[in-house]
Amino acid sequence: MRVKIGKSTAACQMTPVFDREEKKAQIARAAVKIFATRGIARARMAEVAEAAGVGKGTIYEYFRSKDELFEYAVNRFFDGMGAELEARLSEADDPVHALEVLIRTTFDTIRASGDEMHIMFEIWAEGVRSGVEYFDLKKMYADYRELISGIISGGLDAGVFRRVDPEMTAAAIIGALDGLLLQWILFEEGFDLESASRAFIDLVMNGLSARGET
Amino acid sequence: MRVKIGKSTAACQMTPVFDREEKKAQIARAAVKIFATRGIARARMAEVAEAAGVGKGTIYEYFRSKDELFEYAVNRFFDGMGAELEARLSEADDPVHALEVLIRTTFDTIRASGDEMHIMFEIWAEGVRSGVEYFDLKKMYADYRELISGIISGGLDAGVFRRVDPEMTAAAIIGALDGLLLQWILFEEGFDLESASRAFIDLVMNGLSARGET
Amino acid sequence: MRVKIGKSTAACQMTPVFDREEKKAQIARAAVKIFATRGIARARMAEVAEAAGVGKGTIYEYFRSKDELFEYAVNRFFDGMGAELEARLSEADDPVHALEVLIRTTFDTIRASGDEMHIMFEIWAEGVRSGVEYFDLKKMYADYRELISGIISGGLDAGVFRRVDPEMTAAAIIGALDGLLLQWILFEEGFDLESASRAFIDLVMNGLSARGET
Amino acid sequence: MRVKIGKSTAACQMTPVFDREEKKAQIARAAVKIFATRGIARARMAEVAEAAGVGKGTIYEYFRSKDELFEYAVNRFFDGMGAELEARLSEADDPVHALEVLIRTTFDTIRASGDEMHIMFEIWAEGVRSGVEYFDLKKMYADYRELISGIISGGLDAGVFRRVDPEMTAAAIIGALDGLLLQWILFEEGFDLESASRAFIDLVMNGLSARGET
DNA sequence: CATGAATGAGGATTCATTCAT
DNA sequence: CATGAATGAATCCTCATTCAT
Repeated sequence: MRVKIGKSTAACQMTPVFDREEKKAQIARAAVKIFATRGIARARMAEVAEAAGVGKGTIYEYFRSKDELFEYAVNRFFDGMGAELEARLSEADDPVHALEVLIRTTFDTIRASGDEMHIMFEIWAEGVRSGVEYFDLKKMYADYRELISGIISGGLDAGVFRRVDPEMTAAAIIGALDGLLLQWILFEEGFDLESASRAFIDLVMNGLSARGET
Repeated sequence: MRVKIGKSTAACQMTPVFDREEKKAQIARAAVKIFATRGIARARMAEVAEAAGVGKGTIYEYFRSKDELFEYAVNRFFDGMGAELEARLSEADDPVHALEVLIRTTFDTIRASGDEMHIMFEIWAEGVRSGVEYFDLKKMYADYRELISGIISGGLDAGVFRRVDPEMTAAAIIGALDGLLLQWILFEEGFDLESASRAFIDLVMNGLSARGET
Repeated sequence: MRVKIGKSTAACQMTPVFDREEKKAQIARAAVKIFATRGIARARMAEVAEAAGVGKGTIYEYFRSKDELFEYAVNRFFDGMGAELEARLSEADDPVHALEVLIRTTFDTIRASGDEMHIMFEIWAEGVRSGVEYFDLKKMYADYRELISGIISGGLDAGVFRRVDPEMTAAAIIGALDGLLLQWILFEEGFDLESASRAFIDLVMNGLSARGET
Repeated sequence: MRVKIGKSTAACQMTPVFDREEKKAQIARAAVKIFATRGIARARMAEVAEAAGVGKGTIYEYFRSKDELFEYAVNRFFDGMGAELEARLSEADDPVHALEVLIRTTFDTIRASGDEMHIMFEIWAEGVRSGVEYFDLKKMYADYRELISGIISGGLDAGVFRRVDPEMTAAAIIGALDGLLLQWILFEEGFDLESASRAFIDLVMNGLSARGET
């Protein structure tokens, strides 16, 4: 492993022998964990440092400030989620199936992330605060909504969905996914995410279904 | 020199409050506003005091700490919302109508509250934080879910709703309401809450409707 | 002293019962002392607070930052010096006497100020640093030079001074005063400020004297 | 593995310095520049390193600490000035001429040094600070004063100078030179150092001149 | 020797809370 | 009761210095 022969000639730039990006990611991962459990404001840089297994000052070698760290950590978090969703969606072309995959993947991601998902609340709280331009939460939601409304439109064209407003229905679906996340996090074991997701998919599918339409 | 007897006393208490409860409420109202716009952590007690038109120290005559103020303010906020909902629901006995009223009232409340609704994000963020026992967010959601699942059960019994899991469907509805709130606050004018609520009611009603059921 | 009777009626504004300006001055005095002995950069706000007999946080009730405190302290320091000089100069109308008074007063002030005069070095060091706009050191020197060159011009008109460039001679005199201050502070008891001031006055007076002129 | 003979070694030392003293001087020169423009306290070791074209750690191969670097840099700075002065003075044996040469050389040095001369303010500020024993500022001034008072004494013996206190007059001359430096640095283009130096030489020479003495 | 990534001591500043008036 | 001046604990961030490579 790690075969680097000619590397030695570049000994003078010393730099990325132990990947700088990797360390940055390591700190970001720790940050997500701490921010998620304690909240941004309550999170101490010292805690993040300890969780990341580095010195307090080291964080500032990679991030200019707490805010920048938060921004980076959050974006990294979203990128991971987006990549997973994209991969899974690419396999489903039929609208009904795509919608199911989307909903299911979201719930799976939530379930898999454990406490880290708590950071969504920090993101929301920060995101709706005017003036905060950390990351483009609006664009993120707009993209997400476009993705779903596209699927719905496809279903409309195919005649498998009732005549609904794709945009608004997409918004409602996104909203429900977010809202169920909240309840799952709130009730933890007391909330059956599996059943909830099934009930929700059922509700949406029936709500959208052209079956009963005249 | 400077003869002003009754005046001076009046001058000190801008609003001649005789009711201790009223002043407490006045501070709580200001607190909601400040907490909503700035976030709990970023909100300064001095800001709350100024917004309430009282001295910094006065707050501590009514609340033991910032946390206690937050708790009280939030509970007062919820109580207001609950009262409104209850009043409106009492007029609707038929399940379909009741569900519509519930959803519509929620949206109306959101729309009417303006920026104050931002406090929901603080509430959620605080609520999911382990160890925070400010107020019983779980109970609040459990009650809300029970209310909705009761309506759905009523609809099932009456045969107007499809055979769904009332609990989980209720959770999904609540989730969607919360999630739409998020998007509305995020996009502000760019998000048509009216259309969204109509689309959502439509989706839910069709999703629940026994119409298409065999 | 301090007759304030009706004051009590104004109890609502509570504010300046114990003069706010006085406390600000008290902190500024302590600041001059600390800044003078330790240097601005090495001076700790905690030291200033302790020297002023107040809590660390209290300083920030009166000054926005360390820099603002420095600016205020320095300006206060200069104002005191300027007032003393003005008072003494007003009594001397004849140019020769005025120049003597000016030089002597400067030395007297230096001698009287003790270690506080060390702050001049901080002022100079900060003042020459480009971008520092704490206080207008340039204007201060320009004013001072104008004052002296005015005296010299008066002496020229009166025919008691040799034909010299008033501006440049004034600059030289100011320079010498500053430079002697440095040496006095450097050598302390080892430097006879009294003799130095006499020698300097002698040198200047003879240098300016029209006596030997053809 | 890792065969790197002549190549890699050469690559590592940008400038193939064989002289350890030269590199030390190179760092010291950079230090003077940085200390002069930013002030000692505000100067970062990283800045010095960059200005010197070496790595941060390298400085510590040559200097034990920031303080030691400052001491060395300052002493080097003075040595350069002293050497120049000595060279020029050796050509002037007559007291009047020697004094002129001394003053002129001082001004020439100042003019030639550009911003580097700002370091004098750091030196003074540090020098008057009690407890700082970086370098012997007192001795430096004592030597300088002795040099000038020697010239004046020579002039007294030769009968070309008025009967003045050589020590104190020397102190006054040194003071004026320092003080004019301050003003020149403060006003930059707005201060005509050439005229000032001429006016000062004129003032001193006339002040010292035995011409008008009875 | 040279380097720069890592470190943590140290310091300015904020702000909830207290308490004399 | 009401007030706001005073306070210091708590925290972010800087930067001289170290040391593995």
